[in-house]
Amino acid sequence: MVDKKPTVYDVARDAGVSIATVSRTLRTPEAVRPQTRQSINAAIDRLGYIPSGSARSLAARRTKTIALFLPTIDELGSLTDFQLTTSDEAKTVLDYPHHGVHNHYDALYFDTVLRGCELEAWRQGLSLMVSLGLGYTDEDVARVVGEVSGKVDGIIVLARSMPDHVLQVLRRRLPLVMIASAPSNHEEEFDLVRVSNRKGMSTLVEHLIDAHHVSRIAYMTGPEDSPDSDKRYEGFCEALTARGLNPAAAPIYRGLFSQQIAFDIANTLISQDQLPQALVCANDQMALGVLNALDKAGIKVPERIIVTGFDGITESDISAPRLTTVKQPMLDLGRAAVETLVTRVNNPDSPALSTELPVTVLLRESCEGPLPECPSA
Amino acid sequence: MVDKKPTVYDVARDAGVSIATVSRTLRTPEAVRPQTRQSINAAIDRLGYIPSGSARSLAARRTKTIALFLPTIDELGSLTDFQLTTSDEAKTVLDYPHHGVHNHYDALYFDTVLRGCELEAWRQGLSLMVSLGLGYTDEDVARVVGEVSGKVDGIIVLARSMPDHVLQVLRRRLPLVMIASAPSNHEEEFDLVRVSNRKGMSTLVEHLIDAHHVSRIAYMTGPEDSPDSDKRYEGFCEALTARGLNPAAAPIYRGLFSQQIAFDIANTLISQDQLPQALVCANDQMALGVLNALDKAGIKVPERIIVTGFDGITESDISAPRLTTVKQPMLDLGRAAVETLVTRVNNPDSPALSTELPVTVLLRESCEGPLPECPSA
DNA sequence: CTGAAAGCGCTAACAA
DNA sequence: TTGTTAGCGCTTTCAG
Repeated sequence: MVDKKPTVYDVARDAGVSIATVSRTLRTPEAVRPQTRQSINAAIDRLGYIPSGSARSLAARRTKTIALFLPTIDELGSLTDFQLTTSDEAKTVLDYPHHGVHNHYDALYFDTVLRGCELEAWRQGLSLMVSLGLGYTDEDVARVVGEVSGKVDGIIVLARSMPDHVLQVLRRRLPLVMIASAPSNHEEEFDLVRVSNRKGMSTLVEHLIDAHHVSRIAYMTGPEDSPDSDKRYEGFCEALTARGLNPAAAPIYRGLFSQQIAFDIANTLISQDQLPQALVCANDQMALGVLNALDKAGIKVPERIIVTGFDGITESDISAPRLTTVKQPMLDLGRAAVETLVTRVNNPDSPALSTELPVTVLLRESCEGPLPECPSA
Repeated sequence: MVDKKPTVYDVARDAGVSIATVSRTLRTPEAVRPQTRQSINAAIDRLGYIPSGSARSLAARRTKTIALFLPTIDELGSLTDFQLTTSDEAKTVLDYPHHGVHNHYDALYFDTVLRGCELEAWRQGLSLMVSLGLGYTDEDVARVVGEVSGKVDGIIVLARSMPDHVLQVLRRRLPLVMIASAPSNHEEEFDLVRVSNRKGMSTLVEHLIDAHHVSRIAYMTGPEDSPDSDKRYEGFCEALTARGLNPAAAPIYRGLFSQQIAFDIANTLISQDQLPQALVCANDQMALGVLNALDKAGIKVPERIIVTGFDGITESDISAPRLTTVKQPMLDLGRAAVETLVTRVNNPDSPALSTELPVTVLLRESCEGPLPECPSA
């Protein structure tokens, strides 16, 4: 650790060759005589040589690195200066139960996308830089985006990770792939990877109608500005129409993707005795909130009311009853994004690349009722 | 997108100054006359100039980037070539219940550490590169480590992210901070950030003895090679000794940190009628497996037997009964690791930095019995 | 198959 | 305050 880091020059000298040959053994070993190659490799690990990524990237004009921007998971709260203090301590607290919102949902969602990106990046020999978008102000975000974008060949942005205007500026300077959705008025200009929201929802709702003969169906939707939410609602309407029901007559509740809000709404519906036969929710969080309210009121699912979600988050598989939902292929979203980005980097002026990944409708107890334990096993 | 990326030279020409002045406006704006600064900034965004990270790093001899290595979450399985195909599809499947292992636990754990690193890196103006250690062979890992380490100023390694020998080589060439634990025979040589495993466990076990008067206590441990597991066992023994019990007489079961194995072990104990008064597990996964087995057998927790875990994973707060456990400060682990790394980078030859973070014993229903719903609220 | 030399885009003395 | 210039460590023609 005391001596400076060795460079190609050191290796070259140590092996008695020129730096060009050192470079070659690293990049195109087959173009070097086995003998020289050997002595160079020997020198390399004798010196503990690690090629400088910066120099490499500068000379090669490629960083072999891509960046992934994920949306803020706020509630990280206090940006207090962190103090390094060693303390062999263990506090003890009585941890009371607290019903209500667990905020780990998104974490898992993003985590899986990240995994997909990593997986594919790894296969492509790329390094992955991540930014969880912790910056609170637009200025902060801009700073981070600036820092990162100079260090990478291209970037992947999960929807709502940064303000649209930053996005617009960036995509002009750098290959950029969006996951899930792009600014709604500029969709065609972006390289895009998304899932079949519309089809997933329509398939699910058609099943509800066909298999469970429901007709009074209500819909709980997300925020206004969410393209995902829009597409899902389209699918919902499409299914009703296809089965001869009038979508305009189906009540819409604005749950804003929030478990808490959904919980409150469900309580209101219960107290007003306004429950439909089926409540189709635009995401799992809301559906879980609804399930929670129903459970507290002692209302049976699905006997009295069917509830469905969308996304396929882990919790949907743990709830009681387990939630019928539409599972998104998160891992594949990540992988596809990287593939798309790589294609774009090697192919700067092809037209916008757009991919739509298939989803899976998971029928579970919240609509099917009791299911046996994996009959095939 | 058609024209090449602009450089300092372009900006300088466009603004009618020298490249040095451009560089200054970026790094030390106060050292440039406001007028010139303005015209330069104008030129910068007229051209959409983004400084090259590589060139910068090369010249400044710092990348302003650090890397984080997280352990493999295997079961990613198939490294099949990923095919980009658009298909507006939705498959429907009946999703039967499947008890048993959910593998999302670790994901959340790592995720939180990652968040902590990001948070602190962001505050320090550093970019963060991550590697989830997807390489299956040592060779793969070595490749990735090589690629990444050339691109960063230092790295943070979560325990068991890479083989010890790779670790040993790396730490000689690069500032390196370990999270959780280092190769057991070389602890003092590493910069380390960890939690009070020993103290956490002893505090918990003392509580069990003092408040619940148990004396027949059994221990379920992790893998042989886990320093964490060792420390926790030490704490366990310490508590028994402190209360006049003989640790050597407490049965140890090797659950290997696996939920499934713990499940099986618990079943055996049940069928042999060998249940202790309290079963202390070295991590939450195992405790959950035990809880599961107990539940299936209709054995009441904590009335008939107390069960405790360690880590404080999300699921420990959702199980029935909720699990008494020792919560690790995951976010702070990440933050502390970055702090430590920064210190080390600015201070190459100070002695090894070691930090121990306090833990929190969370008393919940699996030892306390029914608890009211947050009485303070 | 190997070496010499010209950059890659930026930073940081040193001059002016 | 601004400009000149010498690298940073590597890749990549082009000769040999």
